[in-house]
Amino acid sequence: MPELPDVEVRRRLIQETSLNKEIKKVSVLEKRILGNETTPSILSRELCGSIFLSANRRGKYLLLSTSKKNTLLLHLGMTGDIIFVKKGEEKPKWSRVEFYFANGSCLHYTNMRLIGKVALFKTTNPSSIPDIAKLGPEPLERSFTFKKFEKIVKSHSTTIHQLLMEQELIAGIGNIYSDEIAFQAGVRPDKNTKSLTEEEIRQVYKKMKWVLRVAIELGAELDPYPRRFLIPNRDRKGLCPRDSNKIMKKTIGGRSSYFCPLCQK
DNA sequence: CACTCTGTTAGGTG
DNA sequence: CCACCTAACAGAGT
Repeated sequence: MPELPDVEVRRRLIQETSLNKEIKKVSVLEKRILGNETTPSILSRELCGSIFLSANRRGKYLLLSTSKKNTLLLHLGMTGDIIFVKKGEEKPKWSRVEFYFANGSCLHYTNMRLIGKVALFKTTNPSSIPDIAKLGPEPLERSFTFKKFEKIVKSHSTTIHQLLMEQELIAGIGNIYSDEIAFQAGVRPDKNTKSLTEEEIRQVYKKMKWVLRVAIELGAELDPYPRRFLIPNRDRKGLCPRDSNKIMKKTIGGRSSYFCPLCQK
């Protein structure tokens, strides 16, 4: 489930494993994952012989800058992942693009459903990449203050669930974490932004930061999530971790949202 | 077996 | 501009 915390964890993985190593070969196993202007031959020509200098994240996108002044853009879609494999180790399932390093190790972009993107841009400036330029602010940045959040909330009329997921307003939150934030804030996800009280907006803001930060700290793994999280109970017969009542499922803006009708008002 | 559902987003329609 | 729908794809669940 690649939302902001998941993508951030992948960014750290790349940072720890794949920087400053000579890229020897790029294998594109599935061309359909490539962006419009990107071809296997461009990837080979631009990346072979160069190195990844840095791994950054913007919203749900990964940005790898290279020594030939390119930026590799990765989006994981719904089922994408980043897997680092040492020499001799088995290649992961659904590997779509492979970046082989001189020492035989390999960074794999995997994606079962091919919903996602791998693209190379001839720039070192992320904001010149259209996908990045249109994104809203980073929710975890200190500069994303309550005032700014409140302004976004008050200037749109939609459900809080949809607003949190709107990448052009706030970057990185998807269906799952939107639900978790609404749950932690004690606000029904289908509540309209116009009817939120000042205190509710404050709660959503606070919990947004908290949920994302904690999820990253936990490695964005579902298993050890704190019991007070909604996420592990976010299914058909889930129970509210706060009051053990039945979790309700509702379609909001075309997406399935889960919440506790008792403790989320 | 057939049908429904799924973490995302671009693009089309009315 | 907005709300809503679908496609892209593959697998798990009912």
